[in-house]
Amino acid sequence: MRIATFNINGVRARIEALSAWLKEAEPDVVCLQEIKTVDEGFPAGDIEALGYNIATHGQKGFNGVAILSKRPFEVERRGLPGDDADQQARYIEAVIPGEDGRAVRVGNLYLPNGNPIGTEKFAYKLAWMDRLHAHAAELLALDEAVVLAGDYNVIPEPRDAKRPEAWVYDALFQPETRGRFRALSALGYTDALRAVSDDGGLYSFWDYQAGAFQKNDGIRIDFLMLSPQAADRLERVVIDKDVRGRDKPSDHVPVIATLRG
DNA sequence: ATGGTTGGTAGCCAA
Repeated sequence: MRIATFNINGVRARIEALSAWLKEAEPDVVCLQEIKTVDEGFPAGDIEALGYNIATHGQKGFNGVAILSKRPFEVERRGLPGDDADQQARYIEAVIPGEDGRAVRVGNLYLPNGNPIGTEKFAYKLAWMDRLHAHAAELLALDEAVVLAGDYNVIPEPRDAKRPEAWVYDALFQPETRGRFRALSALGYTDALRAVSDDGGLYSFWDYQAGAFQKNDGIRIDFLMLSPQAADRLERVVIDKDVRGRDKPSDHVPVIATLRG
């Protein structure tokens, strides 16, 4: 099963680019973030025509996540548990059937950006990460293959940025942010890409500004985090970097993990 | 360390 995470930065503005990528990459499952539309605005017809089933958790103008899957699947929850007052659409979870009845539970998340630091936005980010930690721990107790995929808005280490010094005052690179990300690893989740490569210079986001992509001035902030049962099935991880150089690209590119079964 | 660019929405915000 090939599972992708892709911050699409506005699915309606990106439907042409997304369709082209789906046709060539043919992923089994896609976790989309920042669809930036209510459920009714999602271009479902175009995606269904490519053979995908769709579940959305949308919001007007901002945020919004969706799961696409070639196989029919069941949605387990919309919204991250732990705060009933949280109105932001940043999490959707589903169980996707695989071969031989080997299912994968997929949590698709769009973690808050949190800038600028020192504001309520940063506090919301950290609280959201604490809620993610609690939910991730509950999922581990199920003893299932779990993939928590998405835009984490975290630069875990200096090697995950071309210019780490440029991010020192950014919410994505704060010690509190990075510590909470490390805590997910300590729980027992494996960063799929790091399971197959120790290399620096592997990025998933390049800013639209100042010719960042042309200079490869990127950061790695999109991850597939695997429970032990999922990590045991990991075969390979690919970053579809060339997608960033096409017409009307998202500022993120897809990251794809292949699991056996 | 503050400029630059893009999407969504509606006269700027979020990233």
